[in-house]
Amino acid sequence: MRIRDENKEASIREKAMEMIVNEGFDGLSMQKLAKAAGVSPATIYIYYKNREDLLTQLYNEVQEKFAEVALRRFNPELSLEEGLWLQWKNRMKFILEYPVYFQFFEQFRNSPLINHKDIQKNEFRENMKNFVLNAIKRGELAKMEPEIFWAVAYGSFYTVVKFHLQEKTMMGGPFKMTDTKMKQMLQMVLKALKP
Amino acid sequence: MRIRDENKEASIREKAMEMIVNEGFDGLSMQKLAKAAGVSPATIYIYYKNREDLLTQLYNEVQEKFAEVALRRFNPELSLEEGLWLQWKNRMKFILEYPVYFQFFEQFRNSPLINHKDIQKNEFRENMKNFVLNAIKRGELAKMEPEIFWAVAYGSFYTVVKFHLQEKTMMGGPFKMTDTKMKQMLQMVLKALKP
DNA sequence: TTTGTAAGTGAATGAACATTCATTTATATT
DNA sequence: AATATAAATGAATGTTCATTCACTTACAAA
Repeated sequence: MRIRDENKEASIREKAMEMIVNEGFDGLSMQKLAKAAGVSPATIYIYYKNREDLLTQLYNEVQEKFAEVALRRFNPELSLEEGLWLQWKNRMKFILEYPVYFQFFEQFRNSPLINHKDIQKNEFRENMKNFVLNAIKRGELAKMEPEIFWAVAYGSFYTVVKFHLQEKTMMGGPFKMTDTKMKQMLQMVLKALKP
Repeated sequence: MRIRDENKEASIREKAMEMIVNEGFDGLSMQKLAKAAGVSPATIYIYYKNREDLLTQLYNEVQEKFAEVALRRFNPELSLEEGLWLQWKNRMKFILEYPVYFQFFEQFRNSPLINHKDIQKNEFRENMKNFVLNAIKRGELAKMEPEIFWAVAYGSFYTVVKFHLQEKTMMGGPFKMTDTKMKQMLQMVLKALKP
C-alpha cells in the first residue's frame, strides 16, 4: 500500500492555523486551505472527517503540545515561587516559539467551539490543583479558590503576553516583554498571593 | 418619507450578537440573521454596508456602551483603591447585565477582525493612563509600565469574570463571583500594585 | 389629497461553499 | 513481476452564501 505523506498532514495543519489567525474562522474554507497546503480538497478528508473535526483536532493537538511544554520539569511539590516561575518561563517559551499556535488557541478558547463535545479536558488540571493545595498547606499561599489563584497568577501573565504579541497595545505604543519585566511581575504577583 | 423602525435595527443587532456568541463568526450568515431578526435580507443592507461593516459597527457600538458604563462616576484623580474598585464594579455590572455583549466583545477582540481599519480606538486610554500616572505620583502605586499595571489590575479581573460566565471552569466545578470574593481579590491585587 | 422619498421587501444571481466519487498513484507484501 | 491496498487526486454535486434589484409601503411635506 501507499505510505502516508507526513509533510502533507503537517502542511494542512500549519496552513489551517495560519489562515485562522490571519482571516478568522470564517476565512477558513476547505478549498482555500487545500490550495494553500498544496493538496487536493479531497486529501484533507483523508486526515479529517470534516471541517468541524479539523478544527477540534487542531485545538486538541495544540493543547497537548502546550501542556507538554508547560509541565516540563514541573512537579506540584515545587515551592510557589519556583513552580510559578517555571510555568511562566515554559509557557512564554512555547508562545514565542509558536505564536501562531497561541493565537489560534486563544481565538478558539474565546469561541463557542470550545464547548464542542470532542474538545479534550485540560490535562494540567490535576497538577495545577495539587500545586495550589500544596502551597496553601505549606503556608506559602493564602487560602483561596483555585480560580482566584489562577486569575491572579496566570490571567495577568497571559494579558501581558498578549500585549507583547500586539504591535500596539491599548495604551498606545508597543510593549515588549523582557526577562526583567517578567521577574518584576512575578514578584508583584507573589506579593498578592502570599498570606 | 417613511420613518426608520428602531425595533428593526435593534433586532438585527441583538440577533447578530446572539448568533455569533452561539455559533461563532462562521455561524453568522446574512440570510439566517434576516430570518432570526424577522426582516428581509435586503433590509440589513439599509443599516449596514455589508457583512464586514455589520461586524465592525457592532463592535464599535458595544465598545462605546462599555466605556460609558466603565467610566461612570470615575475620574483619574481617584485614589488607586477607590478608582480600581469603582472600575471593577462598573465593568462587572455591565457584563452581568449584558453577558452576550461581553462574550461577543471577547470573541471579536481575540479575532483578526480587531485589526480592521474601521475599529475605533479605545476611549478610556487617556483616562486610564492619567489614573496610573496620578497614582504613581501620589506614591500609591509602584513605578511600572501601564501595560503591567493593566495586566495585574484587569487581566486577573477579566479572567475571573470569564470563569463566572462558564458553567464549568478549567478547575473542574462551577465558579461564582460574589461581592466578597471580588473584595478579597481587590485586596490581593492592591498588595501586588503597592510600592 | 397628492406627491416625493426613504424604508422595507421577496425573489433572483452568481460565487463560493463542504463534501463526495470515480480514478490514478505509490508502495509494501507476495 | 504481480497484486493488494491505502493515499491522493480533479472534477463534479447540490447547497448555502453575500449581495442586488425591481418593486411596494408608509409617512412627512406640499
